[in-house]
Amino acid sequence: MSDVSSLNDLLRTWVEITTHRTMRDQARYVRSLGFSMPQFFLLMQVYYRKQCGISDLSEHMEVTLAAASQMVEKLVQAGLLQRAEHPADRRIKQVTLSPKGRELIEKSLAERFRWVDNLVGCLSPQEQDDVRSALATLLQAFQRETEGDR
Amino acid sequence: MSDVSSLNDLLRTWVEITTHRTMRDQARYVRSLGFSMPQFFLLMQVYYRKQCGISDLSEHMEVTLAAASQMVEKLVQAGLLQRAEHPADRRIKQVTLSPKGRELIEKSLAERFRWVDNLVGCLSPQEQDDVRSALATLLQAFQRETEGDR
DNA sequence: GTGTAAAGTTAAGTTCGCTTAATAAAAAAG
DNA sequence: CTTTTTTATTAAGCGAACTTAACTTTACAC
Repeated sequence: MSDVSSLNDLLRTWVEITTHRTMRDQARYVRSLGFSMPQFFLLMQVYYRKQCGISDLSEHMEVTLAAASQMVEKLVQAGLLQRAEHPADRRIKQVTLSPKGRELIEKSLAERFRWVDNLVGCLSPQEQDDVRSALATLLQAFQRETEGDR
Repeated sequence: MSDVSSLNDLLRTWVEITTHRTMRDQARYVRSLGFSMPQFFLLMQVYYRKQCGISDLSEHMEVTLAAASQMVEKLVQAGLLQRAEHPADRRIKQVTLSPKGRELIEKSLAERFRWVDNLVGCLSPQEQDDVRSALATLLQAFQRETEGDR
């Protein structure tokens, strides 16, 4: 990669590298605790949605309702999830993280972002400022582009 | 996220969002073709290393030699990989992508990066320039940080 | 109220990715 | 030239993550 790389190539490279690194660290940490990546992804969904039904999970993980139900069951057994009736609609199960589940996710996020945080320390104050405004720009563009998605 | 977000938070958010998006698109595309993510990861290894032995793959995928051998076998059967004797050391099998395998990887990378390329189009020329130099800075920092790793 | 739709569970069975253990063949070491 | 190490394969078996199909319970429509 030379100095005259196009913005396109730089962005691709950056995304490529960070994705690879992130997934590798994440997988290592999660597996070292005895959990699988599909389990972890499900926990992450619950983490970000705060509270959701089995069919929400089924939809976002792109598996059948039965599969989602079974995974949730295992994670409840493992003490990472809690399952409760929805007060207004008793068909729906509200799935939430247990304290233990929340701790697992938060620790694994810390693990995931350790190198990200280190990276900031490698930059001069001037660089930090430039990078900050560039990232803000990128995030705005991303949100503009993916309106309505997700 | 407000305007006064720390660089740290911005970086975390950016990495989080891009990783999630990348993996989701990738998984969808790969599965739509009837392949699994572990298979895809193995193909990616071969793609980036150009040529490698079974034990290289075993090491980098962090599975046993037997597991790597079996996955390679399936991918050879599927016509995505080629396996040949190393000319200098006949114990070693040189694994390479077949034309079909290369095509699969390249198409899936195009799929993965479609949104990345779109993003660039959302930026003004001035923004593009700022982002370019910021990314170059970040990549340099990353490479400095991970010296000797990988 | 009766019928239909929605949310979830359970059972049975399949496939995949992995492991350990045994084996073969080539290279390196002595 | 024999022994040891490296590289890879094969066999047997296990658990995880799915699927489809049958079933229960609750909500909603009319």
